[in-house]
Amino acid sequence: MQGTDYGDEDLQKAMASELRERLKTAEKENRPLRVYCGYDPTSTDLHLGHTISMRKLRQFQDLGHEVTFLIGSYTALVGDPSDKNKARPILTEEQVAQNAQTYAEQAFRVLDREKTKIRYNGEWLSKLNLIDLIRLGQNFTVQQFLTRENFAKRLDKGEPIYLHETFYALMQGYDAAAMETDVQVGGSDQLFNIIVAGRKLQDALGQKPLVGIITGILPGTDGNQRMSKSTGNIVPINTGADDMFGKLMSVPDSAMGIYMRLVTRFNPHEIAQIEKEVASGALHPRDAKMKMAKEIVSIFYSEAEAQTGQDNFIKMFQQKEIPDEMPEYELQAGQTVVDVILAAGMAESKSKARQLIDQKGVKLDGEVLERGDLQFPHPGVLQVGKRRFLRVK
RNA sequence: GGGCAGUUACCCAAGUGGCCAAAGGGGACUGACUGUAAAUCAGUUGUCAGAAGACUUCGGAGGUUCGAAUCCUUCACUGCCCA
Repeated sequence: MQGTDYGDEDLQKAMASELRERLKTAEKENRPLRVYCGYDPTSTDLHLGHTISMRKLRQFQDLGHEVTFLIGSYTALVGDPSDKNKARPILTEEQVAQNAQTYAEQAFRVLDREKTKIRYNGEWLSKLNLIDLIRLGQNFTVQQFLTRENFAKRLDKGEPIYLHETFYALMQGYDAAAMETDVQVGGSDQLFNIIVAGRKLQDALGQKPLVGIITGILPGTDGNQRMSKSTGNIVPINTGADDMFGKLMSVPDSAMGIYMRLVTRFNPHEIAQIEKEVASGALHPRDAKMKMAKEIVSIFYSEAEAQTGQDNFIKMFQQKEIPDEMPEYELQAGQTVVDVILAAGMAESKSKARQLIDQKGVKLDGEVLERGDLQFPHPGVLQVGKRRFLRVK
């Protein structure tokens, strides 16, 4: 139950005791628990936020339970209303399949490939007919949906709530029933879908209601909003050890605690110890964060890669050295400074490039370039802003 | 189906004929400070141009006018009320 977030103590207690009970009966029946978490393949980049539930799954896996990585091929067609209030672009089947593939590949950085079942919820959702859907709907009242935080908010603000959005919960709930789930893992934004929809439908279909493991939500690199691709504050899994380390270091101090709790393997005592040392001044917050960053990187990459990530970080930012690796650009005859910046994709327009130059944000081999309209002076390392580097040849 | 209100840049939002490339806030970006943190301060934030300036933008399409984000027509979308 570590790292969970039910937002309600009674619920947490109930779930904890149900889980204990469920474990006992499973043992008696000599079968593993069926555990799953669903992921909507709406993008291809898995990020740190996704891995929280995966690591929970992994724990169950390591304890010998049966884990299903469910790809929401069908739910992705609806889009989870918890996530945002804007309509999602409708994905084609090919897109879903392709995304799902890359998703699964990345998921195996956390999950045990051998022991993981991958399923698509289109398998059973595509078979439901209208009558089935009506019957499912009979288990819920409109009021139950309207009290959901994200619907209530939109109602309040006079923003549209589309009817099909209410199907999402039904669909997800039906997933749980279709797989005869014992345990479902999901973020606290999934509370309604899991605790209300899943359990109710299972009950209605004569199954024992699942135990919900509700995990906390990880804020993004801004330390504030939940990590999500659309807010542009993600730490992708496939980004490389160095970049992951850097991204983690840019997380505000205020979010360190929640990062340690949700995405490191530190136990509560270790976390308390670190926090105590930081509070007393014995440990520099920066060093605490490095410890955190190294730990997180080493979950997805090797120890050695995590160490290099840290070394490079220190070299680059504490000792202000330029990075070893950076994109390269072949200088064309007659190109101005602005041309190069634009051609290398370091600014989105000439105006923006000029602004950066005016703001003294563009350096060549450490020297500030004052003019953008002049011919590019000479090959070297071009720096745009703090962190964009380009080797111009 | 009927009535009313609304649609402005990345987001929120002001603007109701020229002084509007469009106030203010948020976000983002740059610089200073720093620990690639936070806070703070200064600046930038449609495109093109070295600059003067030019061009495109206020849901879409037409129109009125010397001149439209602002007025008219029409279409689309959203909310509220009634049915």
